[in-house]
Order: sequence, then C-alpha cells, then structure tokens
Amino acid sequence: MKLKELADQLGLSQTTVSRALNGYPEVNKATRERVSEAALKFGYSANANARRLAIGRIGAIGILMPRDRSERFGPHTSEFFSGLAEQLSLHEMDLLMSPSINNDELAAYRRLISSKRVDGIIVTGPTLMDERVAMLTEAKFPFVLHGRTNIAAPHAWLDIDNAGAFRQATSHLLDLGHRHVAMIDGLKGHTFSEHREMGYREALVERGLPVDPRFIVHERFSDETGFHEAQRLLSYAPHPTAILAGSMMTALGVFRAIRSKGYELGKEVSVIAHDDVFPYLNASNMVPAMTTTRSSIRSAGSRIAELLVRVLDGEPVENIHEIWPVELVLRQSSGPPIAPRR
Amino acid sequence: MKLKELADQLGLSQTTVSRALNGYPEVNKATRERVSEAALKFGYSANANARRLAIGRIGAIGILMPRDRSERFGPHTSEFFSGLAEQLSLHEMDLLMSPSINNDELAAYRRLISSKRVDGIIVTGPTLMDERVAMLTEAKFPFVLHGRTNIAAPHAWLDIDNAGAFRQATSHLLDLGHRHVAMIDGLKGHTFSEHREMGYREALVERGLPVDPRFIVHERFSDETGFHEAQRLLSYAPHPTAILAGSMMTALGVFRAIRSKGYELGKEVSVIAHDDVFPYLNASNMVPAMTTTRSSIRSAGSRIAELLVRVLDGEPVENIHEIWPVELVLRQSSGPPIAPRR
DNA sequence: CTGTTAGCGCATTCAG
DNA sequence: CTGAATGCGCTAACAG
Repeated sequence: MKLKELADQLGLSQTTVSRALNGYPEVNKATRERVSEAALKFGYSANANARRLAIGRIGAIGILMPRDRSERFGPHTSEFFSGLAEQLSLHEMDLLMSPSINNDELAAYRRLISSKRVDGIIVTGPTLMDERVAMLTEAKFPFVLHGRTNIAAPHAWLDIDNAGAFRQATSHLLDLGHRHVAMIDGLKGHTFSEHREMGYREALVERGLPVDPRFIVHERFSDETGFHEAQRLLSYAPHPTAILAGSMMTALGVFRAIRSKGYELGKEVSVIAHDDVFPYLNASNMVPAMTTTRSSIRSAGSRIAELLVRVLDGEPVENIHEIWPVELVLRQSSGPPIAPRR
Repeated sequence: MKLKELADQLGLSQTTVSRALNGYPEVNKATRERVSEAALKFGYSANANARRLAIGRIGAIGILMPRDRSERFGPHTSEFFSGLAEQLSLHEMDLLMSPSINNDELAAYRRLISSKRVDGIIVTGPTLMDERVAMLTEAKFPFVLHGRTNIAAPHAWLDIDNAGAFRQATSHLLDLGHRHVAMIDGLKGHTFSEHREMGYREALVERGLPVDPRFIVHERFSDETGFHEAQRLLSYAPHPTAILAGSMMTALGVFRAIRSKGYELGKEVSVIAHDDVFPYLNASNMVPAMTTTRSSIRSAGSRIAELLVRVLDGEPVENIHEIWPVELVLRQSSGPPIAPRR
C-alpha cells in the first residue's frame, strides 16, 4: 500500500494524509484520527527510501565491521552493537553494518559517506593518531568515536577511564603487598591499550617501584593468548604474583595457566580482569569469583548512539566528550601475596 | 556530487553516465573508461536512496535483534553476523539490524517489511512452530531461516545436524563405557534444542539404555547456568560420568563445577561441548583440550546470506534446504570412565 | 552507441 | 485546515 492509495481510500489528498501521519499541527484532530486508524488497518507504512529521498535524511547510522576475522569482532562487539541498537530504536533509526572491503578501511568509510546510506558513523577501536578520525573530521561528516585519540581537531567521543582502571587495579595490588605485577592487554597502538599501560606504569612509579618491560604484554584478546602469555610470565624468576588481564577472555586463559602451573589462584597468584560485562560470562560466578575493573560496554553503545543523534541535531561536537569512570570490584581472585607452600 | 553534475562535467547525458557506471553493455568502451575515471576523481557515488527508489530494490537485508538482553544476543550472534556481513559485501548489500520493540516481535517484522527497508529477512533461533516463519511465509516475503521448524509450507532454511551431533557424541561416550550421560542444552521449545535431545535419546534407546529425565537439562546458555546445573547433576547418586554441554559458555561452567567437586576432568567426568567455533575461545587450547561437536556458525551466516540472495533472485524456496553435518572432534576432555580414587 | 522523457513514493512549497 | 504542483537523484523505457 502506498500513500496515494491510502489517500484515495480516505477521500483525502496525499498531502493531508502525509501531514496527519507525520504529526503536523495543522491537521484537524478528527481527520488525523481517521487517517491513523486507516493506516493501521491497511498496514500502511511509508516507503523508507522515498521518504528519505524526499527529506534528505537517511534515518540510519553506520558502523564498519572489519572484514578480518581476527581482531575486532569479538564478544565486545556484539554487546556494543546491542547497546547501540537499543538506543537507536528509540529514535527510529537503523543501524547499518557495512563490512570493509579489501582491508582498505578508509576507502570503505569514504564509500559509506558518498553513497549517502547513513547520516552518521560510529567509529570504534581508535589508535592514537587514528586516520579514520582525521579523515571524517576533515570531511565534516558526523561521527562519534568510542575511545579517544591524540588528534587535536574537535570531534565527539566517549571513552572509559582506561588509565584510571589499570592505575586503580595496580595500586590495589601493590597496596596488598605485591611487588611483581604483570599486565596482559590488547594490541599496542590502540588508545585503550596505551592508556591502560600508562595507568599501570603510574601506579608503579608513584611508589618508586621499577617497571619491568617483560611484565607488560600486548596481544590479541583471547583465552589462548591469555594462557600462553601467563605461562610465560609465570616461568620467570621471580615471577609475577599478580596479573592484570585486559579482557575476560584473556582472564580465562590466565586462570588456566595459573592452575596448570600448580599455583593457587587468588592466593599465590592474584588476577584482576577488565570486564566489559557479558551477560553470558559472569565474573562473580567464576571460581574463585574474579576481581574486575568493570564497565558496561553495552551502556557505552547506548550512550554513543544518543550522542550521535545529538550531533546530527546540530550540537557542536566540541561539547561532546565523556569519560566514564571504571569501578574496581573486589572478589576472590585477588588478595595479598602468599608464598607457595612447597 | 550528483549524477547530473558528473554528466555535465563530462559533456554526456545522465543516462550514459549511469549506464557506464552500472556496467551496461551498450556503452562505448572509451566512454566507459572516461566516466569511471571521472567518477573516481570526483569521488562520485550514487545516492543509495534515489537509486533504490528508482530500481525498486533496497539493497539491504534485515535481521531483528531481540531487545531483551538475555537470551539471544550472545557470542553466537556476533560470529553469525560477521559471516553474514562478509558474504553480503560481495553482493554490495547492507545488513540492517533492527531492534524489536516492546517484545512484540511479530509486529517488528511487519514494520520492517511494510516500510520497505529490506529486500529480505534472516530469521534465527526458531521454535518448532515458529510464528515468524508462518507469518513471513504467508506474506510471501523473502527470508531464509537459520534452523528448522515443523511448519509444512515451503520456505528456505539452513540448519546444522543437531540431532546427529548429539547422537554421535552420546554414542561415542556410551561406546567408551559411560552409563550415565547427562546433557545441558539451551531452552526448551527451540528447534535445535529439541533436535539435540532427540539425538541424545536415540543414542540411548539404540543401546537399550534408559533415559533419566533428571539428566536432561534445558537452560539458558551461560557459564553460570552451566556451573549450577552441572553441580546439581554431580550431586546425584549415581552421578553422570559424562556431560554434554550445548555451548562453549555452558562448558566453561561445567568445567568449573567438575573441578569444584574435586573430580578429574576427562577421567572421572567427561565433557563434550558443542562448539560454534569462536576465534577468541578455542576448544583445543583449553586444559584439558575440549572434545567438541564442531560447526562454524560464521560459515553458516555466510552461506545463509548467499541463499537469501538466491531467493531474491527468484530461486524457488522449496529447493533451498541445507543440513550441515557436525564433526565430532575428540580431545582430552572425554575418555573412558574412571572411578574416583578415593 | 547515446539522449529524451517519464516515473519510483514521498514531503513540501504555495495557493486556496 | 486542505489540496495541487514541484522536486529529491536516479534508472529504464523509448527514440534516435
């Protein structure tokens, strides 16, 4: 059913029907109700393309998916998307996932813009001098960044306090008496990874403790790398008595490594993991329950969608910056260092 | 830049430029090249909405996301989406994720159709008499189902051999000498869940063994439920000496439960998990390495996208049915039952 | 091989 | 308060 047909049914013009449906004030109340009812009855809904062509707004925001399987499409992504979609539905916007072709991410972003399929873009996983951010800023295309960069030109972003999270966790461990604390985090170059390392270093330096570069590991997030890297760390002498894990997946691997070395988790070796809050993988239900620096990536997604809508509504991007605090939740996987019983 | 401007630049008509860009045969080769170059140079790309309005095809396929956090948006989803998107990019199609509003899923599907934002839909997680399938079939709207139903009306689907997977796994365990095998799978009502239970039962019945209903558990997939249910199962006397886990998340919980009860995994209690193949959570890297019934949900996503494209191209849906075999990969978490040493 | 013309379905001027 | 006419940018007959 199209607008014209609906209008004919009602004996009204397309214009009036359109106005009634879109909530224009100058329509008679009785008429509006009659139109609404008929629309419902016939299951009429405007052809999105025609509508968009006419009003010049797309009604969708885009996010690029890396084609490459490895790095970025993990459980975080799905939680984040979920938050995005939840919020966007409130604004009757769609979420368009476009896979980037040929590893040429920048070209994919350009194509997304020039084909006018989205009103705005969400950018995730930035590096310190992210070229996508630079490009989009220069092109003046609306976007919100999940994370931060060192790029000076104003742009909208939301990030969690990664440095604070790792500083807090490291400080806590040091205060408990640990003297050898290691961290296994995500790949180098990404802002979050650099910030976390900064926080970790700050906590050590603050106490006048040395930084051992062997104890700072940057790797892909997965149980496998967590396992291997933790095994390696634990084979040093002296080995770390506490390990920070950059993700829950990493943490699972670290848990296994500690057990396979015969250490008691939470006593001989402590673990604090960063938890993006997965409904299907709960830190408090592990054995022992895992101490985490916790921040909901789903909420971040939701909020970012909201911010992008505001950008689209014309709010100046230099006003749109948020840093979310990260909460340290103490559970059983961390405690004072206890020497092995052997 | 719009088509008209590009045409003016080149001193050609819109038509010719359009044809050149869209690969129509009747264009002079030299002209076509000149046009392509210019398009590249000016960064021209057709306005997707105008194009779609004119051609009547949307160029996107839709998938509904449950708004509810709990059940279906887990790690499986992200892998599946990833496969979809990968394939769709080859056809220059977008993936539209629309969140369902107010728990009224059916209405959300209707809205998605009537607003003409997608050419086709992908439906996942069906129940045996899935109402979405019934509705879409009746509305003659193109879709492909991931999974199966008992609905007779012809429709396109792709499913893995869930019954076979659990039959195979159960048979293997029984052949090893296990006499008490339990299963912890997804929620009842879902086809995959019913099929898996069927497979499990068949293996027992084939050997004349009794089915103990206490040993059949249907719950949400998560490490937490895996843990709790496995603990419960292991508290029975006699307790199961082998447990089938419906997902990797469940399996993680089951692992923990077995350890917390002091049993040796792979010896005193065996575990076989269904593995949808997550790049960040690898069965072979667990300790002990986990025996799995394995099937790539990412590949399934990719193939389903391909099938939907074929449906859109007019291929009769009654021809589009695929059942993928599931491979049993033996590793260390399963073995002959060994009595506890106490 | 190329150009002219007429919609695709809607929102919006501008008149009534 | 309502309607008739115009255009959003593109593709697809239909002519040349």
